[in-house]
Amino acid sequence: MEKNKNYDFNKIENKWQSLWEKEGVFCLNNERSVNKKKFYCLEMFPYPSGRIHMGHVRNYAIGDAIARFKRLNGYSVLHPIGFDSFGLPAENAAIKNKTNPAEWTESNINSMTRQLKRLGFSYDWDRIVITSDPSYYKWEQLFFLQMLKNGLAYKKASNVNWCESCHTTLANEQVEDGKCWRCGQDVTIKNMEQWFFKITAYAEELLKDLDGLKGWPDKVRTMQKNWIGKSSGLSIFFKIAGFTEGGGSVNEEQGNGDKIEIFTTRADTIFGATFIAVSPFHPLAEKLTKGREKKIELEKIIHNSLISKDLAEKEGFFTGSYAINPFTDKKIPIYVANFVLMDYGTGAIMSVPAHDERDYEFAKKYNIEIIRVIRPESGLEKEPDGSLPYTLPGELVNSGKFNGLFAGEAKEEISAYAEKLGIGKRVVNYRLKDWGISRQRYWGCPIPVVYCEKCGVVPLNESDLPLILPDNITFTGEGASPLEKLESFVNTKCPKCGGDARRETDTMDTFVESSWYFLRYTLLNRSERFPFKKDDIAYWLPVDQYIGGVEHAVMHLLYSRFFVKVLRDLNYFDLNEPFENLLTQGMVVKNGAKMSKSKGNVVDPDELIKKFGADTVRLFILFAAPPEKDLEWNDSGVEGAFRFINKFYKTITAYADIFKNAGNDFAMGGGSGDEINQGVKKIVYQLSQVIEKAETEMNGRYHFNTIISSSMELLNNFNDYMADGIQKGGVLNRADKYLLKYFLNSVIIILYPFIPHTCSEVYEILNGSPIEKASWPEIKDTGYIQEKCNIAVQVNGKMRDLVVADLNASEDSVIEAALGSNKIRKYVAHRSSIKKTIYVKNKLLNIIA
RNA sequence: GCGAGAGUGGCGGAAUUGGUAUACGCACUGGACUUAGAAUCCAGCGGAGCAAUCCUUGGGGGUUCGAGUCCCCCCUUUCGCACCA
Repeated sequence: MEKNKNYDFNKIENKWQSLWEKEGVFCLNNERSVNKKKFYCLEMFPYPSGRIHMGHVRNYAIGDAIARFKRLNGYSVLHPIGFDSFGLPAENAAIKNKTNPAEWTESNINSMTRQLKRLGFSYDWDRIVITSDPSYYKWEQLFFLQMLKNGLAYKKASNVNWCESCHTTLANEQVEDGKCWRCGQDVTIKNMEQWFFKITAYAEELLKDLDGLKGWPDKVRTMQKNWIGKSSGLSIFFKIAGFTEGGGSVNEEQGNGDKIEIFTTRADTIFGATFIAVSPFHPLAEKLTKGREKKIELEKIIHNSLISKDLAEKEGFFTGSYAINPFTDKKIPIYVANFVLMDYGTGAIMSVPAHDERDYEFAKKYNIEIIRVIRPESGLEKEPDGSLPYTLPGELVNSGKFNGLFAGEAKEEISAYAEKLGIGKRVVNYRLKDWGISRQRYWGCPIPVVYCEKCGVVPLNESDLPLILPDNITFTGEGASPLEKLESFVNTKCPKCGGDARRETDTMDTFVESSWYFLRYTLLNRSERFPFKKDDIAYWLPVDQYIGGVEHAVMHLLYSRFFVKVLRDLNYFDLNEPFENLLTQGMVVKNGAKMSKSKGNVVDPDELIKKFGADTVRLFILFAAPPEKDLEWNDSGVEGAFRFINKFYKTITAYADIFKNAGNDFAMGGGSGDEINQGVKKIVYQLSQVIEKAETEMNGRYHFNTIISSSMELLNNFNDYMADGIQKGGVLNRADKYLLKYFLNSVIIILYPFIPHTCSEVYEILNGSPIEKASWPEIKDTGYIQEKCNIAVQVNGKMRDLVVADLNASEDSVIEAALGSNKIRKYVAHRSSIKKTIYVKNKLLNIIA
């Protein structure tokens, strides 16, 4: 017998990794097995920063565990990986180190590929996707052209988010708390020409389909729902009527017919509208502002609004013009107010200070009239003074013929009346805005259009794709995009008229690449003349399990949903939603803080692998916390994981000789006539409970930590049993050996998704065949009956003692046994003093005395 | 401010349907082996107390024979949104 052989993780892990690679164990080729169910297991692909960090390891360890589990259960598993390789860091590195972004990226991809392979993840490397490769982005350019043709991509000038440090514009989703999502710099507003994707055209569907995403965390669904921000209300015109002190009318020549459209969700409060507020960016703001002083005020407000997305204090001024409240016929002042957003609703609002906190604050500051039109409930007529603004629903007062109505019906009736008068319309508004995809940077997918002096904006011909990103660039980091300065790129001919034209020099947001990479993985032969095949998509999609960080809840995950719907409408496939189940893993933290260079608490996966091997790192990561929670890094916890793997390895190698030759097909139910040892029955019974638990966990809840701890217990029980048996000179008969071998193999298979190298090795030692041929263990019934059980005895609901009883013992006999306990008798002296008992068979007896 | 989640030993965490709270691991303590250490193994380990016993799942109330789990109020904390009319 080989005793206590050390676990040589380097040797073992290298052995299996080379074997997996050499034999292409995890490559599917074109397998779309008719007999197998499919499972698409996907982890968010990394940006090739150069090094894998613990967050990646966690993400991929989770995905790999699921992929391997599914394979054991007979699924054909698509488990791909790639690199999201366009993006700013490559370009910033180019500026800083005078490197070439393509070369920098490639070398990073190589080193990260090496790291991923060293961690032993079971990827199908044949399907790798590298988004900065022209063979990938050419299709993205094609999608762009098709979207352009269908009005889903367009260009317009607007106020956009600008990050001065990244030197580019940002989409709304990419501004977090007024700061750039990538670098944390304050975002300012700039008016620029930008390309947009018309995601708002899908707002309703994106919202509605969220309900069907039952496999997503509620948190993410709620975040997307709020981001889309649907609200229904009334859009209504107010006439502009006269002006004073420097105010102006829209159309001075005619002097009439001027009107202003506002949006409100509180039509019920319209009788309380005492002023109109328009955004500083509203076209009327300028037109209505005539006097010199007012112009200066307007400029000041615009200036302040552009500096930062954050608003310090409400400010505004009276334009000098008035509007007519169509319901009261009263003249109300028109103000320019900085808190009114131009890109939501109509950019103008009716202000009801009595029933809106913002309007109230503004009205107080500028001494504007406040009229209460809602009171709480008829029952509560005495409303204390100073209770304004009152923002809850209630009963209408001061509202003419609508008095006495309640919020809901009042909204309806007033809206209906406005529609009848032809001055208003019920409308739905979304907070979601179109996705600005232009980036004034080099390292991205070129936008395939040119600007022709004669023809205007002209798309490239599809046959001219890909438009390849040039690489003869000098990076200075100064001024505009380097593409703009590259004459050989910029100067071109118009595809339409052949005349002189200039190329678009903006590149696409890198979130465009990540919006469809998961579709590309389904195509094996990349020289094919299409981005993916309809039948591949039909077979593999939707992704059965997607795993990644929650930070992409409204960026990547919303864009991808949008993109899939667009491609569906462009007739590429019939898919509505890309990701059926989503798991958002928590962060890896150390000393309570996210790992970062500046905090100096980064743990490098490479160093750990060197010291303990990949399996140890993976085991610790999966054991220390359930995947959706943050994971607190603990160096001695890693050592604990290492200890366990050693113990596991030593246990199997120590007993391998005993079990190697045990039968694999022992006939249960007395085929051999051997009596199964009671101790064996017991641990096999415990195993069956763990198999069951592991199955439920591996099919959706993914609390790997509980499976691992149960496996540790199984191994402890096994070792105890063996040690005990040997001490007592116990003999294992054929049935015992068969069952114990089955037991060990089962534990190996249960642990295989987490520590695949170790399990591959010990499985081979025990069976002489590769574990990939094995399947998830079946539960075996050895006829184990627990003869005795412990019954918790409570007195008046308080736990007092445990008594041993026969399995399924009658209540009566358990009461007798309980009364035989000294501890119980202290509380219940006689049977006659028992008022009532509650008995849960084999578990608990509660005596009420 | 609005919305969602979380709060269990010294620490990470377990307890999926209300039924023996603290499984498993880490740390710690004692012991064995050793010249010594490392490694390994064995034992102990929620708190208070010599003990009997009492207390304990953020705090307070409630439902129940019985609550970490269900209901109400409060506190703390994490995350998301934040003038969206």
